[in-house]
Amino acid sequence: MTDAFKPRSEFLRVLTERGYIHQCSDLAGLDAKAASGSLAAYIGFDCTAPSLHVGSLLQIMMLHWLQQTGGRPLALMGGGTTMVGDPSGKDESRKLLTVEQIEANKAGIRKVFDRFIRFGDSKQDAAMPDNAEWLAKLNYIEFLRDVGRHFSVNRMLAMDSVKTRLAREHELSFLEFNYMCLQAYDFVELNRRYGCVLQMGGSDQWGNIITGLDLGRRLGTEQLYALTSPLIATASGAKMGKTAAGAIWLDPAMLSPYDYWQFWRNSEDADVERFLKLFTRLPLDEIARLAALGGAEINEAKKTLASEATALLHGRDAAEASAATARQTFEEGALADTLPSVEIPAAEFGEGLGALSAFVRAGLVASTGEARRQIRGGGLKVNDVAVTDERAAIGRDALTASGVVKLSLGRKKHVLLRVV
RNA sequence: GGGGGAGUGUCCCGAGUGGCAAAGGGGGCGGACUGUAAAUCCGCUGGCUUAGCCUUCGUAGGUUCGAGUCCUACCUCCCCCA
Repeated sequence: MTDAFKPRSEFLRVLTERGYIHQCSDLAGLDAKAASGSLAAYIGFDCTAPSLHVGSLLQIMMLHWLQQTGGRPLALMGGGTTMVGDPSGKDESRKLLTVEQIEANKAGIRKVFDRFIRFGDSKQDAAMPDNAEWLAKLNYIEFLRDVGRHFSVNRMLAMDSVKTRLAREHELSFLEFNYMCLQAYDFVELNRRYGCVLQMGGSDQWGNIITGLDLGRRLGTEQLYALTSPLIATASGAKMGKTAAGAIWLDPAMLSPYDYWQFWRNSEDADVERFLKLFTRLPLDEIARLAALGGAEINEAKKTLASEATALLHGRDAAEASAATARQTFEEGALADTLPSVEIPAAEFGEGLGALSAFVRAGLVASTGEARRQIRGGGLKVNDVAVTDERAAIGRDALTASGVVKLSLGRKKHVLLRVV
C-alpha cells in the first residue's frame, strides 16, 4: 500500500519500511502529527491469559518502535473489557474471569512488555493503563446519555466481527455487543488522560478503532487516528503461533527460550525476510543481504532470525545458548545437555520406566494413546533409536553418566528426561 | 403467539437406512523426500491397566436386546406467518 507515500516522521518511516502498516485513517495527517512532536499511541491487549504469545508480538513491536522514535507507547490492559468479551468471531463467548485472575494475568503480561518498552513517569516513558480504571466506574444511565447516543446500531451490525457471528448462527449476547462501544470509549478516555491520538491494532480491529475515531469527533476531542497492521499468517496461510504443542508463549516459564528459538528457526523460506523486518531490529540493508541468500543458504538467515528474535525477548545470552544447543543437536548430532528437560525423581524412575509413560511425562505426547500411535508411525525415539515396541521400557542403562535420557518426537522435538 | 428447519468426534466444516468409536474434507502430528523450508506422496488424528474395557453426536428423560438415528420436555440458532 501507499507506495508513493514518503513519511517525514521517523515513526511512520520505520513502520512503512518494515511492513507494519496495513491501513491508516489518514497517513499524511498522522505523519504531520508525529513529525511535529511526541506522539502518544495505544494498543489494547486483553488479559485473558497469564502471558502473551507471538500473535501479539507484532503489536508489541509497533509500540517498541514508537518509543524508539520518540513517541510514548500506551499498552492498554483490557481489565474492564476482559469482563465483557470480544465478538471476535469465536464461537464461544469468552469465559468471564475474576478480578484476581485478571490481576495475575496483567502481572505476567507486564513482564513481557518490560523486555520491549521502557516504563516510567516521564513524558517519553510507556504506561500501562487498565480500562477497568474508568469502565468499572461508569454509570449506565450517564453512559447511555453521553456516549451511547453516538453509536449507530445500523453501523455496528454492518461490521465484519458482528456479521460473521450472526451469519454463523451463533449467539451474540448484548454484553459482547457492547464491547466495541467500550473500546471506542477507551480511545476517548486515553485521549483525555494521556493526549493519545492514535490507536493501533491488527487489521481485524479496524472497525473497532474507527468507531473510536468517530466517537472522539462527536465528543469533540482533537483529531484521532487509526493504524492497523497486516494479519500475519505464514506464507502457506497458517495462522501464526498456533502449533499442536500449544501457543508460542512469550514467557520463558511457559515456553523455553530454546523452543522459542526453534519456532523462528523453523520459519518457511518465504517468510524469512518479512519476519526479519517485523520481529528483529536488524538494519534493513542487513536484512536485504540475508534475504538474498538462496537455497539451503537461507538457513543461515533463519538462524539469524531465530537468534535476533530470541535475543529481543529473552536476552542475548539465552539466544546464544539456544543457538548452541541447536547446533549440537542438529548439526553435530551430539547430545546437548542444555536441551529442555523434565525432571523425574529417582525413586519414581526406579529400575526403569515404560516408554509410553516416559513420553507422556516428557510432554511430547498428550496421552499414552497418542504415544502408541506415534510408535506405530515411527515417530518416537529414545537416544535417537526408534521405539518399535509399545511395551518397551527405558532402563538405567539408557541413562548417560549425568543421568539423562533423550526422548524425541519426530526429528525436531527433543526433551531430556533427567533422573534426580 | 403460530408454522417449518437446525444443533454431530470440545480445532473447524460436514455425511450419517436403529447395530456407530460414527463417511469425507480442512487443520494438526508422524513417516518418505529435502535444507530443522515449501510442494508432493503415505500413515495417524476419543481415553485407558489395549486380543479387552470405558466415554462421545445441544440438555434431561423415555421406547428398544440395542438410539447420533424413534418419542417427550427443555435450551440455543435460522426461516416464514402474526
